[in-house]
Amino acid sequence: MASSAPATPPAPPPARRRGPRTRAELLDAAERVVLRDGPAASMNAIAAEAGITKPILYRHFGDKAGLYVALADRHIETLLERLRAALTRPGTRRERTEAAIDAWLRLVEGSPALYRFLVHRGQAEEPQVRDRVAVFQRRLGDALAAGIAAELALPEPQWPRAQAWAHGIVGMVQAASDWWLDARPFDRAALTRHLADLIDGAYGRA
Amino acid sequence: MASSAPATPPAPPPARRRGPRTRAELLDAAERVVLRDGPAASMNAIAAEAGITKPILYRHFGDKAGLYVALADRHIETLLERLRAALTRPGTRRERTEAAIDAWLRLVEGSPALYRFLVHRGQAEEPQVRDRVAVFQRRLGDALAAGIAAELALPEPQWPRAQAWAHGIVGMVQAASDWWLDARPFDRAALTRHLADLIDGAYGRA
DNA sequence: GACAGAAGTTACCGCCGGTAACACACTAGC
DNA sequence: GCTAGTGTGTTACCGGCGGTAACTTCTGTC
Repeated sequence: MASSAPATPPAPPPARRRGPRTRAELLDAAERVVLRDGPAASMNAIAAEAGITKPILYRHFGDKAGLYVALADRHIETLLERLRAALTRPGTRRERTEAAIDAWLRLVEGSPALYRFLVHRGQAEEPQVRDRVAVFQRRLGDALAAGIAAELALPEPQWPRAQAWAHGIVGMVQAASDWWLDARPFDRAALTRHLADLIDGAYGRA
Repeated sequence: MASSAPATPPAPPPARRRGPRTRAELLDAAERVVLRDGPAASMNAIAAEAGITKPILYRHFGDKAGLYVALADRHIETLLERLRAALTRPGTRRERTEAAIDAWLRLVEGSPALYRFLVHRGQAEEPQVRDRVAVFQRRLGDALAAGIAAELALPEPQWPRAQAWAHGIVGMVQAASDWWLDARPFDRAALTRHLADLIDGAYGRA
């Protein structure tokens, strides 16, 4: 980036870049703002952070929902992949359960703001944003339902039951995460154990 | 509400009422609009439905968050009372579990729009609205934690575990409700059974 | 009848998401 | 060298939102 590049203009005036921003750069900026200001971040603020103005954002993402979906998609696939890996790894069922919960809780603990954005404020005011981003939780539930059906070798007629359990478990981990993030009465490993216990039937046996 | 009240003025001119609206009347109107237009209902629309203008709403409720909290409070107490009754009724633990889940699902099935407002769009865009109305789920969890601690006769050191379970179970029922509302693969009683099975440890035994 | 005070109004503020219309840089072709 | 075209960027605007200030109108009381 010094002053020696011959073919390209040496260094654009610092205040104003001319070349096109890549989609990734825009998303980086948007993510910074969302993580700083929360999901109520305005398009103006995001544009300013990216060093551009609003209409460019709209040219790239269509509307705010589009930007949020793009933002969420960058992380959802990663998390889903980790969950699938946890659900199919060798070992005992209990180990798979704990591994899946732990994958989730690592995200929650590592980036609470990102977590909140993904699972909560994705559900924003507008129905469009809500419906398109609520897919997140739905996809988690579907993936888990497949995992449960495989784990228990359920026949097809029992799949709806597995789905109910799966979506319930996703909500369970999510709600427990929310509560735990605020209260923090114990560490992550303990929460993993408690939730795995509950799924394992510790309440029923108690 | 008939026409026989003698002490109060018999019937105000229909087009324009002069006397002060009661808080309950305002909340009735707000509820109608919220259930019709969803939680993104504007203060203008609510005021129009009530036959007044915006500043009056603000005089009564302070801000939008205040109105939403007042709206939610009218139903939260009812639901909490039903849940407490279910959790303390005589019979087997399984019966209490099913009764509590059923109390929730009856609300979900009976007034899906109201349910969505309470548990989802209470979490609106503004942090103030979110924080004050998210208390809803928190209160449910706390009530359930007390119920679990009593049910299992847990000593105080084990309360955090009961809390984790309780908040998890609340999220579980809520997420399963959401999924069920859209998919409806079986009836309410079946969902009640599936969820009670899960809490009872059916997955662990399977 | 005068008056305090509540009830209700109009008119405004700043900000939001979203868009139209215009300005500037670069490249291509002649 | 000049023009045309394309894409990048801008400024300036729209309607509607939550929220408020200031004014008017009605009602009850002495």
